[in-house]
Formats: sequence, C-alpha cells, structure tokens
Amino acid sequence: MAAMRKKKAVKTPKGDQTSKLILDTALEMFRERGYEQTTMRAVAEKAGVSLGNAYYYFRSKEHLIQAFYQTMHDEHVVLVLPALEKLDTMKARLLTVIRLKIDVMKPYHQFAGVLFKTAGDPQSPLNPFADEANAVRVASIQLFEKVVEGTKARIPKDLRAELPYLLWVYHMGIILFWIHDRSPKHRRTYRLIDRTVEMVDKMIYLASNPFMRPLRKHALALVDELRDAAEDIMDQEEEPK
Amino acid sequence: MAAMRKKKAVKTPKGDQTSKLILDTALEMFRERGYEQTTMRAVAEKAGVSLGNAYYYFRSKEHLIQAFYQTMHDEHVVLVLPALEKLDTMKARLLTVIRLKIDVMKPYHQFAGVLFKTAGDPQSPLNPFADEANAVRVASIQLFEKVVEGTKARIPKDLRAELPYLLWVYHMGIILFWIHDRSPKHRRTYRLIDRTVEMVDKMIYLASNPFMRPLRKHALALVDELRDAAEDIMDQEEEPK
DNA sequence: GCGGTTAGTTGAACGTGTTCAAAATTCCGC
DNA sequence: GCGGAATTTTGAACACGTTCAACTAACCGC
Repeated sequence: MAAMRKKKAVKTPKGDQTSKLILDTALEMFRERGYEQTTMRAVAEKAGVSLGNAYYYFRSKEHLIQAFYQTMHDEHVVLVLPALEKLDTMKARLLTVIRLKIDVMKPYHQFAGVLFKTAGDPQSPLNPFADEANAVRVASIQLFEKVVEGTKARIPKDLRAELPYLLWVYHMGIILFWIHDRSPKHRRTYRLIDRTVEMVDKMIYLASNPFMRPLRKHALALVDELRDAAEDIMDQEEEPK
Repeated sequence: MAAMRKKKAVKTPKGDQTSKLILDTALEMFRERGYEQTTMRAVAEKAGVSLGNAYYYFRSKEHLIQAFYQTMHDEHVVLVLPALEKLDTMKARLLTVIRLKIDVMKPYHQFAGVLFKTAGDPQSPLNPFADEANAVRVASIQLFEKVVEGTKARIPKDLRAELPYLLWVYHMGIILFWIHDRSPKHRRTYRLIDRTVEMVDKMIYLASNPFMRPLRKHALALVDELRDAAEDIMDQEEEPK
C-alpha cells in the first residue's frame, strides 16, 4: 500500500487496513454502479467508516481513481516482468506488455473512462505533455524502458532513448480506444493491438535503418519538443535551427 | 446562437439575449478567474439573472464549456474560409488553419484545459474515438475536408477520404500541447506547428507515392478501425483478414 | 501509570452544482 | 383586450464533494 497515492502516509497496520478497505470498497462500487453514481458517502458507509475518515486516507474522490491507476500499474508490473524474460523480439515483448495491460484493467472497463477526466491536467499521469513529477507515469514509462532494453533488435541510440516515451504514449492511445470498445470481449481492441504492434515494430525497424538517420533525427527532435511543453521557465532558444 | 448547445432551443429574441448574456458573462469570468474558481452562482449574479435561469439555458456548467468550444469553432471558420481561398498548397493551407485555431483560442488559454475534462466521454467533441453524433466535431472535421479538397496536391482517393479525420486528430494534439505551453506568446506551440505541418506535408507526399500503396492501405485500414471503437452493435467480422 | 504526542475517527457544516414547482412574463389567436 | 398556452424566471431545496474541530485510541518516554 505504500506506493499508493494517499492523503498522508499511513503509520500503523490498522491504518493500512482501513485505507485498503476504503479503496477496495470504492473500486468495487465503481465497478458495479459506475464512478459518477457512487458517492463518497456510499463508499464510507459500505466500508463501515465515517465520511471524514474516507477523506482522511484519500484526499478526494479523484485520488481514489489515481490509487486505482497505481494499483493497475503494480499488477501490470507483476505480470509483465516474468513474461518479458522469456521474450526477446521487440514485437513479442511489446505485444505482451500491451495485452497484459488491457487484461489487468478488464474488470474496470465500465469506469476506466474517468481516468481521462484529468487528461488536460499537467499533473495527470495520463497526460503525454505532463511534467514528469508523477511517480506512476515515470514508473510506467520505465516499464517500456525495460521492453526496449531487453530486445535483441538493433536500435540506434537516439531512438532507444525516446522509444519508451513513445511506446508509453502509444499504449495510452490503446487504453483510450479500449475504453470505447464495446465489442464482445473487446475483440476489437485486441485486434487493434495485434495490428498496431506489428506496425510499430516495422516502423522501429525502418527508423533504425541508417539511411533514415536524418529523418529520424528530425522526428526525434520533435518528440523532444513535445516533452518540453510543461517547462515553465523562460524559453531560451535551446537549439539553433 | 442557434448553433449553440443549450438546454432547449430558445424561442424568443429575449431568450436569445439572456442566453448570450449568460454565456458571455461565464466566458469572461472563466478567463479572469479560471473555470473551477467561477461558480454558477457568480455567473448568474453577474449576469443579473437567477441561478435557475442560468440552468434553464445551459444544462450544466460543462455545457458552458461546450458552448465555448462551439463558439471557438464558429470564429475559426469565419477566419479560415476566406484565408483558404488564397492558398493552394497543402502545407500553406494546413499551417493557416492550425495557426488560426490557436489564435482564436488564445484569450482562453487559462481555462482551455477543461476542454479535455471529458476526453474519455464518447460524446465529447474532442474525443478521437467518439461516436460521430456531435455536431461540432463533425463540423470541425468538415473544415479539414475543405483543407484537403482545395489543395493542388495529388492525393490518392483512399488517403483523401481519411485525411480530414487524421488532420483533425493532429490538430487536437496541437491544442493539447498548446494548453501546456507556458512559453512567452506560446512560441513553442507555433514552432511546433511549423515543424509538424512540414512533417505532415512530407508524410502526405510520401504516403501518396504509388509504391507506398500497400503500406498505405494497411495504415488506412487501421485508421478505419480506430473510428469504429464506438460502434455498439455486434462486431460482425466485417473484413476477412 | 502518567502525560504528551501522534494517528485515526467522527459528524456537523460548508460550498457548489443542480433541480423543480411555482410565479411571472410573453406570445398569439380570437 | 382577453384567455390560454408557451416561454422565461425565480429561489428554496436537494445531493454530493469536501472540510475541520473535537474526540478517541494508540504509542512512547519517563
């Protein structure tokens, strides 16, 4: 529970229990009846605590969602790391990571859309242009670093450096797609994953080709720009054109 | 005002006035003090109407934002159409459309982020995977249809059909970036526009090349998949693999 | 065991988004 | 101009997210 985003660090085993109880209760209720339809009062009552107590552990209703996102990430990591050890092609590794992510989130399909409620918030872990202070976001991108570093594919250094971020953005897109997917067992999402992973794999291969270097450099410079949006210091014309 | 998303169609000139007054008041207050800090009570009071009256015209606070988005689109169209008549290259047309969009939204930079508050909502005009019922979204994509159809660039038919949607998604990305941009006069955003428009132009040129047809077909099929996420009918395996 | 500190818990109250029945105003046909 | 219908306006009340002062429980040093 220590990795969970909470109002304050829980100091006792009893507090740990209460915190977990509140979160579990909330997630279950979100799943059953939806996020908007679940009130904090209902969560507290079902968990057998006071409303204020729920707020003692979770600063806001939205923080429950962030805790959920953290939980999803943690579960994802647990599944991914052993799986990656058996795979060495870029394609297989990426396919596994993305599929497992959807698998992990599956029970929460109904309310997963609220994850994107703060997509425009610079502090949101889901925001591609966010500042980088968010721990889950950092950790999630690091997982893609592992995908990249463990592959046998020959990838130029400059591309290797940016790929985790790009793959992370790609995976956010897949999650967004999945949220909208109403096909049986989200077949459409898995199909899209299959196809896009294949395409991404090819693109990485193409982009790694030496004759693509100028174009690649150019594109990667743009990616760098994308990540600078949240810099709030004076823009100092870092690169001569 | 008729194009504005409201609780109910306004039936009288007086109603029109009140509706406009409320919206103008709200947007001004959003700009001055931010969306979250502006209460519906404050808007109503400043507009000189009752709180319930504000809700008579705008179903929710969020609907004010949607009316804002509609207003931005309307203003954008007014500027874009005459400008496009003077341009025929893809690059120039696209550059103009994107730049003007940022120009139009500029006064509202402070609260434009809330536009993305409903990015995960299938009904949101901003959502790339949304169902297509939203009028502003449709109209916005149609504007990019005009960009495409008025260009002298030779673009294959299949790409032409998908390009407005893709350009629209691209432009949403630019807006999201802009929201985070804190550089003076959003220089970073304009710079990114310049560079990405150039890149997009090149990609269109490349993708239009006959030897790219198989790859293009493949990619466009994926784009088609992307737009199907919101279909809530049974997935009938439309295409043989 | 006591006292002080820390951690956890409570429930009344606040602010804000929203609703809705009633009242007021406007519209329109006769 | 009147009456009925339609439209607009109102403000009290509701629901829900959130806060916070007061209380309770647990911890720890002496």
